[in-house]
Amino acid sequence: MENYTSFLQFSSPTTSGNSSMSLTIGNNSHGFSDLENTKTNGFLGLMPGDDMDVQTGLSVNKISEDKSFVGSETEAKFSKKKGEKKVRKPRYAFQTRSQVDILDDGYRWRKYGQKAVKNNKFPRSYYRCTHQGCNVKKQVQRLTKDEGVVVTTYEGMHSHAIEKSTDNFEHILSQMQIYTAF
DNA sequence: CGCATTTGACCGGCGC
DNA sequence: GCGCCGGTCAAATGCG
Repeated sequence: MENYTSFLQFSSPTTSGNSSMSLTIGNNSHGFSDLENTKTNGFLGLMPGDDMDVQTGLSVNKISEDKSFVGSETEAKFSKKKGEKKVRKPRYAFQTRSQVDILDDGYRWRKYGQKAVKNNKFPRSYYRCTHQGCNVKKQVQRLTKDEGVVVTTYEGMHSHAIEKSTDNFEHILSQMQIYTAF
């Protein structure tokens, strides 16, 4: 449920004292074209969408609230399609400053695709959680302008426990150059 | 040998 | 109706 949230909570500045994570939470209902088109000049002023909720700083606890809020996505309509789960899945975009694309959050991901993105010279990678019955997906995209910025977008919620030791997150932090929001 | 990654093909939605 | 575009599939390949 909130495993990835806890992953955020682990992002407390252990390695660097006065650093904080800058993240952007949003429920983009239709795609990431907004992300692509958004100018990255400000890094803090991106995703100026109406249906976007931009969070910066250490509002980690607030995030879980937003998550549930996002989870209550509207669109309880349209019984079209293969009567499965046409329910629009909420998506959460985390934007981090990192030199590496692979930000291991403790789950096991299998890459299932990679596509070039318009207005972006870097490809976007598509990952899926390898756990059976867990259809959580994520995609990682690096911005052209700021190649130090990596946008990781999660889709769905994990229905199982984390597979790797959460202590490993410290290692992740060592890989990351966490953006200082102050 | 088992599993993850790679990469082009394929597919469905949307705009023209 | 056709073509573009974003997303996914799947066979081949790589790697531990």
